Amino acid sequence: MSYNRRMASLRAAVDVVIFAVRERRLSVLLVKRGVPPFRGRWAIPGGFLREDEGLEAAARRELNEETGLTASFLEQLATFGAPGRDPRGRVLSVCYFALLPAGNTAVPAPGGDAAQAAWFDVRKLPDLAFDHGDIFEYALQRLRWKLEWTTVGFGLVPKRFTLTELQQAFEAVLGRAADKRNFRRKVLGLGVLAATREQKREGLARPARLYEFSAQRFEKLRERGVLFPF
Amino acid sequence: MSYNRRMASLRAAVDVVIFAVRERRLSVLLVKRGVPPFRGRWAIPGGFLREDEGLEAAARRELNEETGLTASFLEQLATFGAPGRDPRGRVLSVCYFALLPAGNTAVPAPGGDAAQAAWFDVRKLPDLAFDHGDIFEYALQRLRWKLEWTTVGFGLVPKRFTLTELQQAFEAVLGRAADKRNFRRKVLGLGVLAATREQKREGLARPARLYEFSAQRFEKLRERGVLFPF
DNA sequence: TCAAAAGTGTTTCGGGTACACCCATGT
DNA sequence: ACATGGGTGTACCCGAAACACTTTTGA
Repeated sequence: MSYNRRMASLRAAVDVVIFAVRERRLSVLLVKRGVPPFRGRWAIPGGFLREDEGLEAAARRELNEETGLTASFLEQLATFGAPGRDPRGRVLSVCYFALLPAGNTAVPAPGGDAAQAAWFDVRKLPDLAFDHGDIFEYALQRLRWKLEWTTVGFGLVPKRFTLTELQQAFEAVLGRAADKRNFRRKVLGLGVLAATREQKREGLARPARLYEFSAQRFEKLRERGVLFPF
Repeated sequence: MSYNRRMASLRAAVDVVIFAVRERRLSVLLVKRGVPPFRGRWAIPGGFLREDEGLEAAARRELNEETGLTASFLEQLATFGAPGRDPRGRVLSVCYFALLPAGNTAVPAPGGDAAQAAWFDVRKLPDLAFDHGDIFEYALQRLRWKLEWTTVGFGLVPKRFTLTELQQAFEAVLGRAADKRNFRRKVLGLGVLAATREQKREGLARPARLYEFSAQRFEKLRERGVLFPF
């Protein structure tokens, strides 16, 4: 048996599952493939890793090419590498997941090999190319998990936001309604929000106070070993 | 700018951080490199991915080559791919972490490029080759996290085990003592343990009852949406 | 009878959840 | 005055944590 048999040819793709809350619905950005294989099928945006490019840098580049925007959260998800997953040959897909703040989610012009880009409600996804259905499921599971146990949730919302907006983002991801009073108590009780003096009109009624996520306070608490469960 | 510039040469390694509890200490299996680069330095066991080999299959193969054993738990950790991390060229390392049950942890004969293999207490690690120090830190963090929030802990213990053995495994990983009564209440309260009729002598005193992890009960509860926090 | 480890209940505390009304604003 | 969304407090429940003694076994 040939030990350490060298692989004939290996490529690495970096794919990014991009989530955002749009009109109170958790949405994911997909691109329609303009070239084979799977031409005409929807896929998770991504592309091949370049020489001398770090993995996270590649993910940020793809994200920027697809959306023109910068993510408020970006994290590696997992690597998918089943031998038959890409008909062109052996391709490892290093997957990331990204959050965009609500509001910055105009339908972007497609870049690269994509014929079209569009946002889809996560509950109404088309069949995806390659093994991207699996990747998406994994990403969604991870997002929900992290939303409940970490502070990623603040990445779904603009820099300044009302508590109602934040709550709606949580509800959109988790798919269930939360109690307004309990939600506010919990989120304010974390001690990582700073109230601003500004307000925002939501509809034609009483204006709501705008809050900011305070990275300083967050770090201070984390250094003391405070956990952040939602 | 050349779009989708093809990489000159890319290889993928699969590395496995192998944990076990030995003599009440959380330990990691390391190999001493017998060839450059980093010859003579300790490293996380691993090797190059083969053609037509799945990622998890490669991890299991490496594990078996290094230890001759089968893991009770194996999960992908993350992929490390900074451009300069391997002086031989661009190498992505798809990392896994594995648990071995206590008892099956004889010091293994080294395989492959390794000159030597040995278990190290996680609190007394030598400097590691490549970026393996980072990989190890990440693995340890993940293990601790999963131990508290999932049922991975049962992978640290033989098929049949006493509650004291299980508690010692938890204490070894988390680095703090737990209350015996609370621990037993919690773990039995999960409803996933089955008492056997057998007993085990621990020292020269009263024998302890042996328990088994019941996969059936676990699945039954998980289907009902029961979470498993430790 | 002693040494060694197994085994067992109760109380207290804090966080989570359920629940309904008044307030500020513009029309 | 009314429509719209913003904002607030209390009671109950359950799981987590603290805490010490009795039992079984073999030497």
